[in-house]
Amino acid sequence: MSKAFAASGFLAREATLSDQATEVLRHNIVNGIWAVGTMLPSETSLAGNLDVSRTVIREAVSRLKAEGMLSSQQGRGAFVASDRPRMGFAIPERDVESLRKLSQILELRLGLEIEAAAIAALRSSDQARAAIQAAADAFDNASGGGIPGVSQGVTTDLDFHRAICDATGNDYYLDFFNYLGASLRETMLVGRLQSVRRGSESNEAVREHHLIAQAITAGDATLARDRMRLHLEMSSERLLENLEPADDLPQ
Amino acid sequence: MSKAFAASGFLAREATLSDQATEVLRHNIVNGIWAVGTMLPSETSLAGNLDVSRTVIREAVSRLKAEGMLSSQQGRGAFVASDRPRMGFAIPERDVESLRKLSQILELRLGLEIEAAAIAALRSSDQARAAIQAAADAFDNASGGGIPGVSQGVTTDLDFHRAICDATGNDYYLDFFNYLGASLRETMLVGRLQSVRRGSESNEAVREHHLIAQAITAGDATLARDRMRLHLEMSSERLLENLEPADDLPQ
DNA sequence: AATTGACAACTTGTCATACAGGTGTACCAA
DNA sequence: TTGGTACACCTGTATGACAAGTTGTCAATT
Repeated sequence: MSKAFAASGFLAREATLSDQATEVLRHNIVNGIWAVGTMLPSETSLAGNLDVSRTVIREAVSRLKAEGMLSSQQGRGAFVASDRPRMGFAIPERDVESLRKLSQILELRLGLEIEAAAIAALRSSDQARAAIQAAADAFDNASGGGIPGVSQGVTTDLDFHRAICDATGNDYYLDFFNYLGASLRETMLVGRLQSVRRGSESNEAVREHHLIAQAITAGDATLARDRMRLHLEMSSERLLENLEPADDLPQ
Repeated sequence: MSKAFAASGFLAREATLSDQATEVLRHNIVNGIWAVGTMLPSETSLAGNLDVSRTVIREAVSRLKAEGMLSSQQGRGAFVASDRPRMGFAIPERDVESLRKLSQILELRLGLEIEAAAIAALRSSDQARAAIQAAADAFDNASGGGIPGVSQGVTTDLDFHRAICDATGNDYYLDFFNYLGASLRETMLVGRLQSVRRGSESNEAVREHHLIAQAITAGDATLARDRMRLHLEMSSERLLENLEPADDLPQ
């Protein structure tokens, strides 16, 4: 590849030594040269063989550990943990665009957030509750025309829900919400723009947020659960409705 | 956690500094403290702030680059490329081994399975309900000594829960359960082996499974929810108890 | 013979330092 | 204004050292 093209920044600033070393190791693993369970040569000897420093080898090993293909333990060595990268839980991007799949995703979110609201009611810190309240307030004022206004609305909406997941103190609730939220954000944006076009906007969500915040602050887990369930069911319904093609409007 | 127990290898070889640094960086990205596109502080200053060497920071950055959350360029710096890992939602393997993290994972499972039970009660097919009942029955007979017997017990236990997630008809519930189940399976195995060693086995779980199946078959969503919650809370408690180091037994 | 315990020889994890090479900016000269 | 250039700062890489953990050996002990 020409230097000039590489320098353009679009592609391939040349692979670093760490990149190359990573590829070599990965190649040896996926092609079965190092079977699952076997121990790798020591970092020092690998560095010697590939003629790079131990630093480079360590970075390569580090990446493959992140991918779940290697595991290492001080004093013992590094071992092949899997011959293919670890798969977490992932929603294919295309799925978000199908209405059927979307409603399933929203249903998954339901289970998660209802319990998060209950936990938040039971054991969140004063600070976390204040953050929830603040997020609910911010949602009040987040209206406005055009894409910027709608975008801000979606953001403050999600912020409220994130604050609740954060309040659980359970990192996984937060992580999982962040993951789902990112998947949903764009769809929510589209739905809300559509509702503006059709003049079917409602600010019930604002009221529902406050009711939820109230229940959490009061420490009433059951109430928080019920209100969150209601809110999410209503929200999902509104969203799906707006995403449905309308017969009475030109597309 | 006792040193001896940790040394048994089942749980928690402590997280390395690189692991911890990775978590800090990831947290800052996922939670928007460092927005997408922004430049990270230099490796030197990060090392100073976290009070570790630059080596540790480099390994952390290296992993996040492998996950697609960061990109870096010599002479310019490191930049946030994405606020969610390319791979979706994933629980680091090591997390399952820490008791605190484990209880958080179990809590996440709680939120999802409770709702799954409710959905199953509301709209599952006859065939799916039969599968749930069959899985509950299979759990009855799955006892036996030694590792094979305990392993079979864990398998049939998970099968029951899987059948419920399957009955929702929501692919994501099933996918997510399969993911979590795989993460938890080994830990459950250890816990149950420990309970056998200590003679603290109980077959309450068997009874609870049947009660849940009953509620689902009856189409009573509220009851299914309550019973599933009770079951999961009790199960988690039993599991965590058995994973705690015992003072009355030689390790 | 079986078990224990000390020890040596490894391993990975971390630190400190140094330098090469790339990038952006402030400043100076034409 | 323009062009270059020195400088400061960044990441990438190398090297050497030591800490901390594991494994096998082998002699001493029971």
